[in-house]
Amino acid sequence: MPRVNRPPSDSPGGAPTLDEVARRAGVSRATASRAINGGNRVSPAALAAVEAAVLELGYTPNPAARSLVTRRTDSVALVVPEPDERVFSDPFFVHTLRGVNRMLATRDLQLVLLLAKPGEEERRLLRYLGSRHIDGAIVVSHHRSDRLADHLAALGLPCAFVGRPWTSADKVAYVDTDNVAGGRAATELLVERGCRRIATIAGPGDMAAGIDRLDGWRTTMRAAGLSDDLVEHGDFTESGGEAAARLLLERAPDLDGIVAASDLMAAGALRVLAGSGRSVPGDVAVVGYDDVGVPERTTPQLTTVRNPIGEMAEQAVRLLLEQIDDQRGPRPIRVIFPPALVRRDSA
Amino acid sequence: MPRVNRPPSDSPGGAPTLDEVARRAGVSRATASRAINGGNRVSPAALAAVEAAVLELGYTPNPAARSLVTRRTDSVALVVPEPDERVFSDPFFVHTLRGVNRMLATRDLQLVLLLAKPGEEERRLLRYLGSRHIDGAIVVSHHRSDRLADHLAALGLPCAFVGRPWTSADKVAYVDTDNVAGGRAATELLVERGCRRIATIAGPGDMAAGIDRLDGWRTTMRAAGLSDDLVEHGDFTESGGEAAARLLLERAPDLDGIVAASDLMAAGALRVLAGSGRSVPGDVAVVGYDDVGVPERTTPQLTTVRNPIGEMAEQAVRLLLEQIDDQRGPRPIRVIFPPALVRRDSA
DNA sequence: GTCTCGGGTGGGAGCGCTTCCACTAGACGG
DNA sequence: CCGTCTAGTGGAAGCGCTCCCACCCGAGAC
Repeated sequence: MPRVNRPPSDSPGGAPTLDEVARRAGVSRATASRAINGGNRVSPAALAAVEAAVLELGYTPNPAARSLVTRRTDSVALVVPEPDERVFSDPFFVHTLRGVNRMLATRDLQLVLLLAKPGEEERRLLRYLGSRHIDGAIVVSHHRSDRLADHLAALGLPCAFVGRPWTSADKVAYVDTDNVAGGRAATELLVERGCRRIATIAGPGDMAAGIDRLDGWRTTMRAAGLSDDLVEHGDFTESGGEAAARLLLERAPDLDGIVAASDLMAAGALRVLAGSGRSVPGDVAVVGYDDVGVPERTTPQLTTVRNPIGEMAEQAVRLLLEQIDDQRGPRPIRVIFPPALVRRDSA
Repeated sequence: MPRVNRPPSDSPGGAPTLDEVARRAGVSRATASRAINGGNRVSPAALAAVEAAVLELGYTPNPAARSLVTRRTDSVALVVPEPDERVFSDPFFVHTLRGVNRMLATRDLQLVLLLAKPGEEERRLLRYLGSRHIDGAIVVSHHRSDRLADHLAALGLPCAFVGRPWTSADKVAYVDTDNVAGGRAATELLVERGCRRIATIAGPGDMAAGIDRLDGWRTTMRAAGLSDDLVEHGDFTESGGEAAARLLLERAPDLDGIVAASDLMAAGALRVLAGSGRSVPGDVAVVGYDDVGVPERTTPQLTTVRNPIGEMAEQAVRLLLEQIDDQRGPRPIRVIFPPALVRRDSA
């Protein structure tokens, strides 16, 4: 139960105001305000009195009044350009969301979720972003079509992208992982293991992560003098991975390694391999990507590439807060996190 | 590109204010305000002048100032009590989220996402809800443990639950589907088809939807004089469904029908059945639940129970808005939607 | 012609808060 | 013992908006 005491009959109707708190504490409104906001330049006695009054009255500052004068809203938007199921079922997105939320909570900032498909909704979104409703925006960048970064840069609103934006990447702050390096690392592991006929289940061609990981795979394959023709695209889901794996096996029954662009797709592949009687990693070695939730639950457990999602979310928030605190508008800072190979049983 | 003209050198530094608009339009601030808010009791000439000024200046009302006096924030919270991956990967949740968002957009309301695990975060959540940050809350109710409804009822904040809350169901408004009826309908279909050994892959035991659907299955089985012992629980995911299906086949190789509590679990079951050489619906008839996205993509296409998610979201928002408009605090209205059997190929 | 009446208008009073500034005491070095 | 600080305080000025209210005036009623 909330420990807030609803104001007795003290205040006329509504919630208690700072004035009432001040009166009750026997100080001026100015002092009460100072006491509530950190207590600088307030005597211990006054501080205690105000705190007591706040408790007794169940006072909470009126956020509208506060932000009218401070010109801050203490809330930031999380913008999701195209909220189809894909975004929400992507473990990467979900963990980012939670990470961002957690970080913001520590600074007592609120998260406003903004979903908007391109088109009319996007106009609405931009209008909203430009209307002093929020202090800044974190954008989960996913699709190639999306020109949000341009708009935000033009708007002068503090923002931080998670994932390299497709446009204006030189104008806004963003965090990302080095997906090329990740794809390379995964592939190199298989090459070193002695695999020679290595396929990849790539992500969708309109998402940066998909493209870059494929790129890493391709680079490594060529460098090792191996053929880079065994590519199938999946949609980051388990069944997508399955379908791709089946196609690959059909095309190259002799394949001995699979680099998947997501753990879910790798899990699908594992199942197909098992169904076809191939042993993992004996006949075919498999590497996944992401390392959140899935790899421990497959048989065998997936070797995979881990993204430091928590740190990325943290950093994105930090980048955003810096801009907000500086009041200097968007700044082009980028922080790229290195992926890390996590060895388990599948490779 | 945003068509908003950044204020020339007209306004001293910040964004244009209503005062400037009024001055430019040659009217008083009061008239400008009226013109902007619906234009009642404003002459066509004044209206046009204000609209022109707004456009020229790129004026947007300061939401803080506005809500300070109107005592409305024009934003509502979407509360997700326990944001683990399960919630986000649940297509039901995702579609509810989008539906709610869409509905709110038509009234120009904003969605504030509030994720909170029980414990410290919940205190923070309640504090926030009680602080005039938002006009009301929509709660996605999922878990048995969650006592949010109690708190909200005590707080007097307008709210609407999607899914029957575990407690205080008689004090707050909620929408739900009749999951018992849905479970029954699915099961009856199989009984009528002539299935006699019907199993169910139930949802988690701590979620209302899971329990109720299981209940419907059980009722029907007993009414038909059939055994209700073939129950396995899944976590609403594809792989959960697979695991459950495997167990069921082990326990009852002769089963001829499966009622799954979600389409994803049904999809998993289909795969296991195919793997075991059974034909669907010839050897085993299968029914899923939800009918959003999944059923058309399986082989064979899933017969399933459809929830009118869009209408539910719409109705939830409507319930909430009624309460907000009435200013009378939470009211115990419930709207239960009937599920509908959608016949495809799997049964 | 005077008397309503009501649409259209502007003045002005707040909404609840932060913060600038002027002021008072004591503390302290000279 | 007298400036000179500095910590603590309250008065008061807004932040940008809505909306009550008083006011004006042209149109219709008599």
